[in-house]
Order: sequence, then C-alpha cells, then structure tokens
Amino acid sequence: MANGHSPRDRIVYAAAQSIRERGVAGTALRDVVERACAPRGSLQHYFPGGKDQLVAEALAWSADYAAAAVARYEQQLRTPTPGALFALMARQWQDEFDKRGYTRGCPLLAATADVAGTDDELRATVEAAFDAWLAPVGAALKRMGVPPARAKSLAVLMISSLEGAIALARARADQAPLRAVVRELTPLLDQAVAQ
Amino acid sequence: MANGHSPRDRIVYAAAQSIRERGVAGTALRDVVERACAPRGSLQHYFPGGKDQLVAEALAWSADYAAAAVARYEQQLRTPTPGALFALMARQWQDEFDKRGYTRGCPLLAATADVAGTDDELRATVEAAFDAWLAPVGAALKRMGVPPARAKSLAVLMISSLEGAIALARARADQAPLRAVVRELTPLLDQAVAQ
DNA sequence: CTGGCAATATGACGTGCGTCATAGAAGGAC
DNA sequence: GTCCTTCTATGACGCACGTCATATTGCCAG
Repeated sequence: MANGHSPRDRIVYAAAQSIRERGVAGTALRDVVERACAPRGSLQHYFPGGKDQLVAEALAWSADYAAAAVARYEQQLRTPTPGALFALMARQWQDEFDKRGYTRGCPLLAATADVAGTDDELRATVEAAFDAWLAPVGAALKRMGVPPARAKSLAVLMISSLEGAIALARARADQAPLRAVVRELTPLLDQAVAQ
Repeated sequence: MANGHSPRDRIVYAAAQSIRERGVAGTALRDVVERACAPRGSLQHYFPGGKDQLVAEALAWSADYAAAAVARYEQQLRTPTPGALFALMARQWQDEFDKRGYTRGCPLLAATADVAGTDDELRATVEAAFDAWLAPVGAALKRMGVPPARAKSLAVLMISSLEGAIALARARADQAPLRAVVRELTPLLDQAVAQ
C-alpha cells in the first residue's frame, strides 16, 4: 500500500476500499490510516472536515475511477455496441470476485444504503458521483448509435442492473447473477441501436 | 408503534426499518427498542444471540414480507404478464418514496453492502432472504408462460434492476430511475412469454 | 544558521455502542 | 397462599469510535 502515491492519496484510496467492504458506518478511520500505511496525524491535517470530508473524497475518487474505466472499455471494443460495453463492465466485477472473493462491492451503493436517508449532504455527494458515472455511459451509447432520447434511460438501466447484480452476487457468493443480467440484457441493449 | 403486535414482533419490525434507513452497522439497539416502544430488557430476553440474531430475524421478516407482496401483486393483475408484475413491484417503491421520502431503502441491499464482506454467517442469511424473494417471482413468471429455463434468470434481472433503481432513486432523491427501468424493461419481460 | 510552515506523532477526552449482571414485577399452577 | 416461569427494569462495564490538543520532526527559503 505504501506505493508511489502520496500519503493523502493512499488514505483516500484506503477509505474507498474500506467503504466497499464494510460500508460508511462500518469504516473506522484508525483502520483506514493503518491500511494506507499513513500516519494518523495526517488525518486531521489533510482532512480537517473529518470523516465526512474523507468519505466524500473517497466517493468522488470512486466515481472518477468508474468513469475512466468506461472510457477505457469503449476504446477496447472492436465492435462497439451497448451490449458489449455492458458485458465488459460486468466482466470487470467477475474478475474482481474471481481474484479477491466477494468481500468488496461498489462504494457508491454502500454509501447510498448507509447514509442517503440520514445525511443529505453526503447524499448529494453520492448523487454527483453517480452522475459522473452515468454521463460517460450515456455519451458512449450515443456514439454507438443509440437515439439521444433513450441513451440516458438505457444508461440508468445498465447501472441499476449492474449494481443490483453485484449485490446479489455478493450475497450469494456466486457470479451467476452477473452472468444472468448480461445474458438477458444484451439483446435489448443492442436492439436500441438498430432502430 | 405500540400496536396490536407483541413486543418481540415490534422489535423485529423496528430493526428492519432502522436497517433500511441506516444500514446494519448504523443501527443502534437502544434506538430500535425505543422506536418499538419496547422495554430494553426484552432485547436480551428475546434475542439472547444479540444483535446478530436480531438482524437475522429482521432480514428474514423482510424477505417474507417481500415474498407475500409478490403473491399479492400476482393476484391483483387482471392481465398477468411479467412486465405488469415488475411495474407493480416498482410502483410500491414509488408510492413509498412519495409518502415517506427517500429515507428508507431495501433492508436486504443494506445488509449486503454492510456485512456480506465481513460476516459470512450473516451473508448466508441474506442469501436465504434473497432466495425467498426470488423464488415466488420466478414461480409467477412460469405461471405467466415464461419458459422455466428463463424464469429464474429473468427473476434475477427483475430484482437486480429494481434494487439498483431503488438505490439510484434514493441517491438522487428522484423517482426517475424507477420509471426508466420499468419503461425499458417492460417490452423485454413481456416478450419472454410470447415465444 | 534560523525562522516558519508543512507534515507527523501521540496521548487524551467524551460519547455511544453491545453486552452483561442483577434485581424486580406479573401471573398462572398447584 | 407459595412457587416458578416469563417478562421487564436499570445500572454498569469495557471497548471502539471520531475528534481534539499538543509536541515534534523535516525541510526549504531567507
């Protein structure tokens, strides 16, 4: 963990990973700095806003990461279709579960479940994070030939199904939900280009 | 809250509601008994297994509730099709958000996000809860004419999309994700009967 | 060399948590 | 009545948490 990044970046990253595992309420700052191989004193120095600030930055980082991944997937595709993009997004999670088990989910979903109902400020942060992820998906769909009017709602469908399938996969410790969602959704997604 | 049910039942119910709002880690037992208008001493009497037992029972209760709701929806439908069933399931959440705001989500999803990665015993409980919800959906699809081979994966798609859309709706404090998912998924679901 | 600022180190404080110990009330069985 | 089981009441314990106060280091500008 004590790699080339700055202590501050490592703390944000470690916070994001902890949220993925245990949720926001279950994330302890002492544990985060330890994982980040960072000094405890750095917490109050880099994040004077306390836990809220750190969580907000972790979520923003996660959203940027997801958005960058979407852009990467789009470039990788030889035949760029919505279904293929969705399959690649799901593929990433299957690989994650393969390699590291089912301990980690999506930080945005975890934050939503934990604090969307009680902390409106953090809720707005999560909303912005989801938007930063949905936007590139919708844009990619348009470039693939999906009518602009449908691109947004198809992006919502993709993210919703993916998030739900990730959760189901974790709960069952089985990738089958991810495979099922991809299999069932691919025809619908690719059909949206044809018309 | 001090209605006709027994103190024990009220505690389980209040625990489920608290999990929906704040997640498992964010749920405090002192707060649960207070909401349930139940004596604190009842906690250690009815739930000698501590918080884990209470959470497990709350999740099991939630799953039973969801399963019963599915059965009710199927009966309500004049023209029973998969799309209409899904629309009704989503409709319930839109009404919930309308009446009570976006404070409460799905307890199963919250439990998955919080503890699926750390507590395998509770993870198994969540898995059982999801199965108890998926089973009646799959059975209903079969009765509507969906080929048995597809019924299960379509049920997974429905639950996944619904869960994800609920989360997105909470994060954005907006029902649009639920509407989008229903709109996009209805043709696909109803098409599964025709063939 | 030295002043000053960024960064780190470390201990303490108060709070809220799950849990436990122990005692008391309620009410039927006999 | 008395006894026993079920349920309730209440305080305390230990621990982990977020936060704060306060030193101390490292380092570069002047």
